[in-house]
Amino acid sequence: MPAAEKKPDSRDGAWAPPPPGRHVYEYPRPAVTVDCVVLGLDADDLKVLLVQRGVEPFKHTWALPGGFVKDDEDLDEAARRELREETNIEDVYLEQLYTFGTPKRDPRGRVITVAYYALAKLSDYRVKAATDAENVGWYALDQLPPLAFDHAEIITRAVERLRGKVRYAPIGFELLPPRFSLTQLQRLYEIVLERELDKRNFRKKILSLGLVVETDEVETGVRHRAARLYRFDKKKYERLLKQGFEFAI
Amino acid sequence: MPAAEKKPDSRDGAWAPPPPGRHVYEYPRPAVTVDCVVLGLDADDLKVLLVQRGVEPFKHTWALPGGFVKDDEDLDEAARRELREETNIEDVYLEQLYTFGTPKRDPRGRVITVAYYALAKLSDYRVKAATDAENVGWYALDQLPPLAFDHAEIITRAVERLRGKVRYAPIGFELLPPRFSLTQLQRLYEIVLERELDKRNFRKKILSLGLVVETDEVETGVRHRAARLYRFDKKKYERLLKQGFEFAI
DNA sequence: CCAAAAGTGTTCGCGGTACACCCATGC
DNA sequence: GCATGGGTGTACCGCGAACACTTTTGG
Repeated sequence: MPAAEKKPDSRDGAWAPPPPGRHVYEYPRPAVTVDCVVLGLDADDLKVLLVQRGVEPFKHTWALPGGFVKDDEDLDEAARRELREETNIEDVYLEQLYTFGTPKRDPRGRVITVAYYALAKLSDYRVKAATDAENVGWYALDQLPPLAFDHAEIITRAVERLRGKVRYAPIGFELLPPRFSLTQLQRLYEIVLERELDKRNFRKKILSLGLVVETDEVETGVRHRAARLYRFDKKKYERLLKQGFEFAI
Repeated sequence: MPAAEKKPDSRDGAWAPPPPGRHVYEYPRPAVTVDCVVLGLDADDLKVLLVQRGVEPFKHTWALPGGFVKDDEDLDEAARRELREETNIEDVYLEQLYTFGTPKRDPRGRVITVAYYALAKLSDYRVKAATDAENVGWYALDQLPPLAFDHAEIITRAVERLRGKVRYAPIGFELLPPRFSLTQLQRLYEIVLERELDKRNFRKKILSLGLVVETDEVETGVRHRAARLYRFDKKKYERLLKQGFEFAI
């Protein structure tokens, strides 16, 4: 554990523990970082966005995008900034997940991390372009590489949160393009919830909520019958929310 | 904003911002605290446990129990320790709630707080004794005094969490004594969910889950027919959990 | 014309909901 | 004996679950 790194950037953020017996402030000050679990939906499974670390510790190991919180920035802001800086991803659904602070989770010393999770539309050309870099990659949840720090645990918790929340909040749509087929939507739920759903019952249920509305577009580029495309009516959802409506699948 | 306090204790934790232009480490280090929203159920409403601050800022103002996280302690540990130190409360249900880190939330400088919420049995003699101190008090949620920092917001979020969670996790029992009548249990749900429930339907539903079981005890000290007392069968619940069972009211 | 997926209704059973009266006890 | 809450059953309805065939399209 080297006491100092040469030129740490905001992501890798090396620092030295305080010299023993010398205190700058009355109270110990852990370092505080944010880490983002970006989840995206591929054809057949959920994937998570990882970046390869450039410095010690865990040099060359895959890790969640994240880094140190700046002095004057809010935690959400920090998460969005790190996401932009490290993966070029912007404008995604982002929500605070949990704060991890076990004393030994970072070999360099005390680092508390506020974890966030984000839902990205893998189909978005910006996301595709953004994650084209060498040291950025999407990994299926059951094929994760070895991960730095306690990042595997953070990912597990993010997926649990998604699984719990997708059933009573309309966040699944954040994983789909703006126009989607009901089959795509159903597959999303099947993948996230890890169980098969009945096609007719699913459609009946979804359409009965009145929040997923037909468009006049259809699928293209498939070599079978083209599916009708639908969109999520966010305006309507927000109106209903205020009246105490509860989304539920 | 005085640059130093004489002898801050772990709760009030005064500290000074770093002298401008001088950096001890490569990255800014916010102070990190924990705060606990302890909720308890009184006859007719939910109450929250507050302590009166002894020092600036917000001297004499009511606030959540909490304080600085020590160098080598886990966040949960810190929360339990602060609870014990400031209110003498131990052995309660405790769960991390959310981390609040808006840069200006503490007038002294950057303080990030990891908020927890706890559920206490107000009937517990230890809790009663523990909160007997002068500067500790239970307040109904709709009669809160002015609060320090952003603690009002933290309480709001804790109550929302409880409201959301009580329906699909058996945490309501944490607010009741080990033996309780079904009427008590029903009133708990009515208070937390803020709506009336039908007595017969509630009993049918609760008993059908098989997790609330009859004891041979009855209420005492009431001047009408004594109610039968029940208990929550935690063992059975944990067994069912492993089999994918889902608690729901 | 064949492969592939889209799209569509009905039946059944359980669980949620609405609803009112008698009972036990203490004072 | 009266006030106070404890305790109990039934009928209806709506929703979730099970289930299979026809249609459309591209190649």
